[in-house]
Amino acid sequence: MTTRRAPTLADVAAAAGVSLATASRALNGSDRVVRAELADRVGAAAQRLGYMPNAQAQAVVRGSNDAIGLLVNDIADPYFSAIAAGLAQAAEEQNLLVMLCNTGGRPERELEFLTQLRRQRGRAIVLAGSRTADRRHQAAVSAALTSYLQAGGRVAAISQARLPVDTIVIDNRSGARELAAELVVRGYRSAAVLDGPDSHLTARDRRLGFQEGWRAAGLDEPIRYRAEFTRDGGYSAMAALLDSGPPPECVFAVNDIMAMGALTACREHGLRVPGDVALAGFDDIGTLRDVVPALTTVRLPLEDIGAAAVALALDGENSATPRRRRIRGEVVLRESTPVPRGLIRRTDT
Amino acid sequence: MTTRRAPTLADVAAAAGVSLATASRALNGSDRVVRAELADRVGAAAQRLGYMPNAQAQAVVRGSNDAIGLLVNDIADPYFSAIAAGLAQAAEEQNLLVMLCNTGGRPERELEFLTQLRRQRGRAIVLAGSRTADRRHQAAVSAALTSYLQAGGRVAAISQARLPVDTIVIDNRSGARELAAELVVRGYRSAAVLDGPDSHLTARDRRLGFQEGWRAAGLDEPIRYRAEFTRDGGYSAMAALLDSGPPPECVFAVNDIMAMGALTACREHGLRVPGDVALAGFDDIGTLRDVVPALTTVRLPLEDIGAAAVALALDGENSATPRRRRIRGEVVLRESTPVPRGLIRRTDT
DNA sequence: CTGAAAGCGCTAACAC
DNA sequence: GTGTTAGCGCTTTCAG
Repeated sequence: MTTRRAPTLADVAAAAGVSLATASRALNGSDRVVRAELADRVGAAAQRLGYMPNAQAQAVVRGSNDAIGLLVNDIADPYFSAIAAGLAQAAEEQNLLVMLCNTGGRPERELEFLTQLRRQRGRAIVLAGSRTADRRHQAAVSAALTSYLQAGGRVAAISQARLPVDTIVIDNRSGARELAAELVVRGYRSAAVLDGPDSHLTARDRRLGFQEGWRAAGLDEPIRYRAEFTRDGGYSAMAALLDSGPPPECVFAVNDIMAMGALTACREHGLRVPGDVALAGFDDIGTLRDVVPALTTVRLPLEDIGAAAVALALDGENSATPRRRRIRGEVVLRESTPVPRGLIRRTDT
Repeated sequence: MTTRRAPTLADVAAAAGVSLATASRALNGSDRVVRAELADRVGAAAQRLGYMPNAQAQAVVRGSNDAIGLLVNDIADPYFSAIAAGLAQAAEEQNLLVMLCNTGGRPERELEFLTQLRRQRGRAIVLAGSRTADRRHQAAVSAALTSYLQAGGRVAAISQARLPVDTIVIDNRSGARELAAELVVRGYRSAAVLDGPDSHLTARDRRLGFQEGWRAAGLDEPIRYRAEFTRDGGYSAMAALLDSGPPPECVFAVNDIMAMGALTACREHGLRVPGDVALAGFDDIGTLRDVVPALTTVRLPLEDIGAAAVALALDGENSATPRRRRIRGEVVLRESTPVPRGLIRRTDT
């Protein structure tokens, strides 16, 4: 297989018998207009040679690459892949390529990817992964972002408003609070929360919100079980809960995946959900919509969030004070949290 | 916020009082060695100015960008996001950025993304999305790829060996065949398959394999229900099946997501799985591992596949005849296909 | 070991 | 309209 060097604009220009400038103008729209005949000749030559503009070269001279960077914790996690899908869609509409960075939650990698994306001179960076409460790391990320912003970079973050950049703030706290309120309305009086690690901001906000909602009803503080923010975390937290005595009326796992693990733990302990204990999650992961019992949760418009992040990063001018765009979840009551024991303690209109 | 222009190598060189060349050599390893003192000075200057090498400029002069392109049908689909995760991991090990293209199954977009990736002059392109049987489109993609290869491009495809490029061939057919065989061993004697659209190669291979396995046992050809390759497709195909009379002993959905839809359809029709009808899927999507009944399926090492694609694309020289690396699935028998009705028709050792 | 200078492929003034 | 010619930011000969 002959591996000949890719044809350049100069080759095309020569083949078409025009100048470099004309070829450039013909192939990529410029304000200057090229006579139709020449344009055709250039187009034909380009076609014939299989010419492909070198995006890198264009980026160098234009000063920016038509790409947008995306940083996620784990692209295999349905939460992030849904965000990525929405972001990809929006990027495509702007004719931007997506540069995907999978941090796997490793703080050092996060920083490294950030500089890698910076070197790429893309049009913006969207951070969908940074949700740790670790101070050192957060300071480092903040510093990196600030320096990037000062150099004219554009950034948007998704989730917490912890970073000094424009942010799509997901209102985890109020979502969980409303969920708790709804559960109280349904008649639940005791609860536990399956929480993530202390350093996990999203988990924390959801737990806090749920506790608030519960307390607001004058009920006892939900017991808290800490574990990983994963399926296995949900499983072990629920197992711990069940081992420690009779379960509360309902259990809130801070995300759907944990709730799935919890579900299995219940089953293995011989408890029926919702018969013996009700269960709720957070996120409303689409892949899970067929599980039985259908999981009560807080739906997040993940794809919209991804798209909104692109818009936020791209549109505004760099203002001194970061903008915040708040997105709320919607409580979705389903079978996993029915009105308990056939008893209606209270009815809303 | 002051938006000053990003510092260049020249700025650093000047600040350090050395030549451009020396600064370049000091900052990026070259074979040439720079005296420690100068190197330090350059490093310090770079640090102080917040210098970031311009990856585009480097790419122009080096002739290639440290990135790898990934084309998927739908990143929100757990099948593809698992592949993407594996690929991202492998890319990271090679210090390559991932450029993600979400085709959404739109053939035109596939072609457009391909040229967009080509312009980026990345090190390779991995195609994980192209699985249509449409001749015109396939010819177009083949042509584009061939031209890319001739220009020195590197490509690897995942799934079918339909394209003239190195590919990770997923042995859908034999996986489904083995699944069928195992089900026969368990004692099943009649089956249906919930198939995807005719144009969907993966669906076709799986259906074909299953039918082969079934026929090999001398049993009646499984009835076939065609629908979309999605959860809703599985739902409607199963609904159609159930509406058309008593169900067979077991049903094979050509992927796990369809199986989930089918599960719900059964439930809504008052049929228990596996009590009234057994059910199997394909892929072994991790997010689904807690569903009840646990789904019998064929496990695909999706992350490994993503990583293998990177290796395949990167390592080999462009050979005239595309290489094929075959990856097989592993049948995983679970609760959704128990030995039927307590009856053991046959036992393996 | 260091620096001057010639590109890499392309765009954008600036002339004609 | 079209062509000439500077660059863009960087790497890499090629001389010292």
